[in-house]
Amino acid sequence: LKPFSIKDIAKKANASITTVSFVINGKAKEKGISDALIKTVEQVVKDYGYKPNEIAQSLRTGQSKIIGLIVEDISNPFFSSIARFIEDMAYLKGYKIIYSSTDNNLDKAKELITTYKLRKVDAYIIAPPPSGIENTIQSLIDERKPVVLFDRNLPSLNLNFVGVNHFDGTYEATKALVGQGKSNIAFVTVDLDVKQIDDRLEGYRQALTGLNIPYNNNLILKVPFNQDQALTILQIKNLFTNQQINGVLFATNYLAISGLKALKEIKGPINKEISVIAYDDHEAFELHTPCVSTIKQPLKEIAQAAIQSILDQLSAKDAVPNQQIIFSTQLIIRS
Amino acid sequence: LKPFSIKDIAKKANASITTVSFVINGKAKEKGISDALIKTVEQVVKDYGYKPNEIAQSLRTGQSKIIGLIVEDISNPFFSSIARFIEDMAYLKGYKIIYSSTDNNLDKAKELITTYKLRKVDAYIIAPPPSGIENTIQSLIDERKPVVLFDRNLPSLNLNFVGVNHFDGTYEATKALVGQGKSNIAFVTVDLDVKQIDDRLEGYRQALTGLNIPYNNNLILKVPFNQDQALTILQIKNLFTNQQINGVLFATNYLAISGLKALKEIKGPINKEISVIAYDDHEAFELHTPCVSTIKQPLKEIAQAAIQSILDQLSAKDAVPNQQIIFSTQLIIRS
DNA sequence: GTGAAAGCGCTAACAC
DNA sequence: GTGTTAGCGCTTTCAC
Repeated sequence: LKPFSIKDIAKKANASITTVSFVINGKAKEKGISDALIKTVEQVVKDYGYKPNEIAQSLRTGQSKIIGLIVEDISNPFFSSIARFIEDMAYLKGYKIIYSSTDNNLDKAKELITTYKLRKVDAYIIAPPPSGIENTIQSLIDERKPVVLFDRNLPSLNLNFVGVNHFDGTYEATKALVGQGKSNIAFVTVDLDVKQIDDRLEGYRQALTGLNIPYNNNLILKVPFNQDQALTILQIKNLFTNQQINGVLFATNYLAISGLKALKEIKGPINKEISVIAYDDHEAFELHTPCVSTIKQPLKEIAQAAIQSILDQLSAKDAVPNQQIIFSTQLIIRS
Repeated sequence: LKPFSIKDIAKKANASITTVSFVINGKAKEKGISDALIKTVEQVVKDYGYKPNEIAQSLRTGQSKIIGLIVEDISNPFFSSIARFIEDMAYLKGYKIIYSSTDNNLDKAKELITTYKLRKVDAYIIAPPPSGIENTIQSLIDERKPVVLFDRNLPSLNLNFVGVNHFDGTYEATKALVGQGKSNIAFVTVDLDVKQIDDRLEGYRQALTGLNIPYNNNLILKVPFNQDQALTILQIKNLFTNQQINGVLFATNYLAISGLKALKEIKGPINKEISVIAYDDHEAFELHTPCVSTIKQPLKEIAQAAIQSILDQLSAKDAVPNQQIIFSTQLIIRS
């Protein structure tokens, strides 16, 4: 009933524990074990379906072959798609993923990192919460654990980071709306003081300024993070009924979903002429009538760059280059 | 740099390792440690921020405080929502979740379970792949590990299972379509030989029979699992152009997404009069014009029942009751 | 009441 | 070339 241990295998193979360990870890040649013994041991291992106890390995080596992934919310398609790509690529290299959602809650994020530390997670892929997490992450660096941030950077830490040029994303999108003859363009964003959200607003603002269109504060709506969707919809409805609007940019996909629901409730001519561009794609946008354009982040590329950075750091413990990998967004105009 | 061990704490507190261990694990009173010593030890633990190494604990106790979650695809909202609920509830009880996607691939699923075993995962929440996994799961039971299946059952194993009455779901939905005056109702499903998919087709079939509407094989489309979406869309378009259809049931949400894309491409009058009902809700459905009705599975309830079953089994090792928890779907008619 | 010590399964330095 | 053994950090039995 109890699984075989290396001791059992050693006994069956008439070899010592060390020899078995060397064979299992592919160090037999290097350690000069005879071919005959190697064969015997391998046969026994196979016959009994022996697999080393990874907990014991971890305790001994200090490694766990587990990568910790910390995101804002795993049920957000942006994060779950990235998680899926990371999972697949990590498995190819023999790493497992353990993930959790922070809900942008600082305490929860700190607690998660502590938990991961206790579990001796080998490396961390983190989309950090707004602020305050710096010290905790610095402690990871102090322990020489590979870390890569994505989605949001913490510039003070100077870490490897995989991100996106959000400024250009909304800049181009705003220009596209203006190119379609829209000039009263609303901007619906979330009330989080993080760079990638600020950049999106700034791209919009500067695009307008560059095109000599006045920036109108009444067209900007900042919704509290984690606010109940019904309330968000209400606020967006108010925005659209109180202001003259013929185009709108949503700074996240879930805001766009709320926005589309709001527009749907405001039936009638008002929303016929409104062009909508969302940030981050969503299945709903392509299907929506009229189609919703989107500023798409390259999910697969982000995931790939993040896991690659981790694998690089894992294999070259000494050099931890500080790389900033910034992808461009892709503006997908649907009509 | 290196974290404190129980040994360090014992030294600082002028106590033995045993005493420290007892205090940490709340067994001090029971073991008759003096109040003064308890205080001292607790203070030292706090001062140095000591946390036990969970790997060492696992090796010693054989427990990991980790629950393994195996789903079909974590990027499918059905699974990621359930994953999120499970994560939250598990954390409250001090358990972490490690998850993976099987893609309905038997080998991958087996491998995942092996990996989890080596990691000494304490319990398993599994949405099993179509077939062939029974022996592997039985081996878990043999090791007396708590297991709960969800979404799909493996009746031969007689395990705890959390599921949904799919038959009633499509039965009611079909009746609703007929009630709307639709009689040429297509059924688009996936080519997987699993009960919950069969049941959906059977509910549709028997509803028609019961209402004296002939069952027409030409209105049934079975799409291969994991088929490229473009091809699926093409097949659905063919179905709709070659057959007289005024209502359609999609057996999964991703098929419905493909179907809506297909209908969108077939512009014109043909899709004006088609009523659509999907299985499993999706943000896109509420927003879609015209609205898409849905047969909704109670995600939160499913997650809750699954994790509860695990926690029950975890706390009462002896009795492993074989419970089948079957929820009803909810038909949401949107118009 | 408290502490010494065995042992969970493994790796690797060191003997032989 | 191969085997003995210490020790990773912890829990818990048993002796004092």
